[in-house]
Amino acid sequence: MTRQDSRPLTLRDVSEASGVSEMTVSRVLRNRGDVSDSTRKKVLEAAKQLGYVPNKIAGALASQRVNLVAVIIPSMSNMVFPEVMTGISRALEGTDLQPVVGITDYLPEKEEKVLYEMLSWRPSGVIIAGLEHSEASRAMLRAAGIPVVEIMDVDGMAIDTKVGISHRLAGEKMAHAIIEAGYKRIGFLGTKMPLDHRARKRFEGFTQVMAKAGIEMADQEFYSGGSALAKGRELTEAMLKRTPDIDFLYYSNDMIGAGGLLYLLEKGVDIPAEIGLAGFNGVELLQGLPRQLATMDACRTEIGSKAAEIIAQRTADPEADLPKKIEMTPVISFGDTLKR
Amino acid sequence: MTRQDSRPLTLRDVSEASGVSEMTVSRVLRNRGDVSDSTRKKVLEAAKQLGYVPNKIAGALASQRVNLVAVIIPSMSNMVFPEVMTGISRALEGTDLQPVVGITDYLPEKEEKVLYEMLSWRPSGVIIAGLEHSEASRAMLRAAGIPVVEIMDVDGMAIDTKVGISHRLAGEKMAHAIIEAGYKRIGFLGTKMPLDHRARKRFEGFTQVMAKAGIEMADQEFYSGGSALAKGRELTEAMLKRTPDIDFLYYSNDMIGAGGLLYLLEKGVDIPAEIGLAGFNGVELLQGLPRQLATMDACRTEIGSKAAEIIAQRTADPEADLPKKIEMTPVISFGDTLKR
DNA sequence: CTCACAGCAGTTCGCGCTAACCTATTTGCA
DNA sequence: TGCAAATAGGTTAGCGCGAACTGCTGTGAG
Repeated sequence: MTRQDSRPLTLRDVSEASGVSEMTVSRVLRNRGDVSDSTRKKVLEAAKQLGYVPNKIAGALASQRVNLVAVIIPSMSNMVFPEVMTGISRALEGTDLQPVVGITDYLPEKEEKVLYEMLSWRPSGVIIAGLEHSEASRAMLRAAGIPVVEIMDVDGMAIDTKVGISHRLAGEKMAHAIIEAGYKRIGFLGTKMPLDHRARKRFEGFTQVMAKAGIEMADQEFYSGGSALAKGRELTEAMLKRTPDIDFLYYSNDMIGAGGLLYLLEKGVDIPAEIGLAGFNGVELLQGLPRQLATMDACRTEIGSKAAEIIAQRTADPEADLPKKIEMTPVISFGDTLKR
Repeated sequence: MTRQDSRPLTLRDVSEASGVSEMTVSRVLRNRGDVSDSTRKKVLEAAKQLGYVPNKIAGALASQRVNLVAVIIPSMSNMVFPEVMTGISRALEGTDLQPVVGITDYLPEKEEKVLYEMLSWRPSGVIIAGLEHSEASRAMLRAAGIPVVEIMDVDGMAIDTKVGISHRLAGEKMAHAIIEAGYKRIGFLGTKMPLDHRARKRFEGFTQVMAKAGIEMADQEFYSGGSALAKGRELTEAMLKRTPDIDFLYYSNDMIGAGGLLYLLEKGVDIPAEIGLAGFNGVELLQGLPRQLATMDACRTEIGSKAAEIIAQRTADPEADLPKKIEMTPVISFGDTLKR
């Protein structure tokens, strides 16, 4: 059963090998329509013999259906996004939909390109991080005529549906907790934010609550690139040198928070009495640290699975009337680094 | 310029809107063939107006070319694989090829399914982690008639081309370094390995060199699942309780190594005099730790980009005569946790 | 003036598959 | 027994695009 040339196999090859029409082979391979057991067996046998793999390109063109869901996220090294992916994959597992990922590196132009590329494969739906997109991107998403779910954030206008948490609220909540714990001299450490809108919104919520309580940010430091853990260490050291009377450090993510925590423990700083700490995200990694860093869960897996469910339902029933906004509630975990 | 129905746009819509033939529109959008500047401008204008996105499904079917490279890896949360992806993306950036990722969770059956799914899109090439695959997977890869690069590992038979390091050799090298440093009572901590062939090969290389030097493994611990950092901590504690005279801990990856390191530092153990430590991979995260963990670089980014380059070259020129094996050399970094 | 050829654009056909429709037989049941 | 309905499979006509070819015009060399 060896083929001479290496021309790719088609339905026709299988149909000839099993003595039935192409249509019947197609039906067998898709488990659709009525086919007798004996015919089915013959066809499957022949397909296996030949090592036939159906051509989805042709199938998709003919059926006008593509079982792909485009997932567009800024990065894969942020840990947050792999977790979102886990939620998406899990929710899609029962369906015949499949996620396909595109990475934007937080760049609007790249987002536009990736989106264009993805849409040109005519996916069944799009899950895209954030609510901020270029006008061209928004136009493409609207014109695509497929379900679009914007995730992670609910502070803003969605094109179609949004699933996430309010980062502004998350910042506010953390500010309240810190104020109630009695900290006064607060420093902020985070990424350079022009492109990370969610970090920016948390920061804004945070500073506004602080301002209302009459507390001015004592100091702040921003970084970009490099190992987040190492950056957390460096930035913390730099800030304490410059502003030694600081009594609380708010990190824009858990990774740099962990770096800061390790640094302060080495220095023998009394945490949380002398200096309190908090991060953001609730990453699994924290569980291995000497102390539990105070943080706030961003409901990542849940967001992913909810978004995927919406796409799945809308794909199954385009008329379904589903909510246009699903907001989750981030919860503070005080850990060992925030007084109570 | 609003459309009534939401029937997806086609070349015909653009051709009608710009008053030229479909073929000319196609030529303009692909920058191919001779088209006058005035026509080109008209067409681009119309396409933009309508928000037309070409249908690659139809294009691929007609041209028998798909600019996708299937990348099949076990996991995304392992950190190693995102780095491989970085290398692949970087190498593919100049070309018109695009990576598409599939995740196997280290399960051969899932690998088979993912591979089938990917091949049904008729990609231009496949990059797949490891040399161990089910017979059906190997058959599919051979039958696909496209370049296949197996990455990460070179200890075994490749289907087509392999790019990676010898994990056996990596284990051996580390064993030699540890023996030379004078450690005698050595413990091993790692993942349950039946499915992680590369970890297994490192372990085999390691124990064989040890055995030749007359050193028996003093103790070993295996885990699966959970936060690797936390697991490293737990396993280390358990092992030291059970076998207190241990003087070296070899971890199968840097993450659990980091957990162990943090634990031992808290306990006030003198590293590397009292107990030495080593991990594997050289992950960026280590840079933020209080001490630099001894490790061995697995050349991840480099492997990714080499593999992608091979696919790109073979796609451009199917006759190109390229090497079937590219082996990189992992180098020990002694850090602060391995005596010299 | 003729011919060759470049520049530009249109036509035909088919990629591999599936939706929709159709035919031939068998079955169930009043 | 008769007839609707179910079962099993074939036939036809595209899906939207690009490869390959064809046709038309204008230019410049001989």
